[in-house]
Amino acid sequence: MADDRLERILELLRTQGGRLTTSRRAIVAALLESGLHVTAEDLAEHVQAAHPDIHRSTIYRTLDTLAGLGVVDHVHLGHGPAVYHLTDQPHHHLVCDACGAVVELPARALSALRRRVERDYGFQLDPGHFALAGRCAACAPVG
Amino acid sequence: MADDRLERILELLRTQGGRLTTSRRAIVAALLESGLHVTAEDLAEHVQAAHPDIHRSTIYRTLDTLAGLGVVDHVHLGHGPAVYHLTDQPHHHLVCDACGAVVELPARALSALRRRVERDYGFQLDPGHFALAGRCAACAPVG
DNA sequence: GACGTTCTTGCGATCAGGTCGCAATCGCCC
DNA sequence: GGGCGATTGCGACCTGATCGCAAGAACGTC
Repeated sequence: MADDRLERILELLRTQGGRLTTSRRAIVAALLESGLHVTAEDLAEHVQAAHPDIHRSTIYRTLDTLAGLGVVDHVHLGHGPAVYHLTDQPHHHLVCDACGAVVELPARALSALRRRVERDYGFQLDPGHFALAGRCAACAPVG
Repeated sequence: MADDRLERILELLRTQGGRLTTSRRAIVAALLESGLHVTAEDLAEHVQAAHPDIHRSTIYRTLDTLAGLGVVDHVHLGHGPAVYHLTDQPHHHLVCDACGAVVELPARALSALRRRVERDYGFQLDPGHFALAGRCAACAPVG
């Protein structure tokens, strides 16, 4: 079924006028093999283990193309590099300022806030594109 | 009353072991004269209009010191530079992905979410440190 | 299977935002 | 007014990301 997802994404790429290149296959495969969040550099490392010639800029460009197709999105988790994730499981991120831990939050956790913000401000929250900062249980100040 | 705030901050700086320098006076004054959100570069420009010798790195260092005192905090509004703001009026930010507009949100708008996240995940949200992305009323997709 | 068009790629330069080490300077306390 | 130590200006540096360019590869057509 990971193969299914791979083929589906590659097919999407091809039918939208893109080309199926070795680089893109490798990058999408690496993306599927990775955890829920990967930085572009992590992905580059992963990809280059098997294909040392695939350049950093190709990783960025491919991620950009995939973002255009709605396949991936990226989130800024505070100060470091952005992390990319597939869009098929919308979720939110809690990021600990102190230790950098990332906690997943189901998409519906913010639905009340979304409704409220839309009603009061006409603002449509994009539920996948931001991280919520704070302190995780381990790093929380006492009290 | 802006003078009050200025003096209060400078006093805080001095009593915490810091020194009152020309640079710091100028930077804090500029901060108070600026709008609610200002980037470090904007602040540098403002400060340098009157004190051309104050270096960019001094701006960053002073902002860092002030953050340590709890006087200012910074937020990352998406891809660009961070924006700094005084902490005396806690609030949140809605940032439009399309046009960059920033909408203020009163701190209490997130209190329900805060309670819930703390209860369910033991995670203490830091209410000032993140921006909520999405589309503002003007840029929202129709429907 | 060869061909030509057009999209992709590798490469290195470049950019933005921010940080750091160092020597010189300046505040503050006595 | 002197001395200690914090602060500053300066420029080099760092990371994350983007870009222009020429070479290379994919795909539709024949």
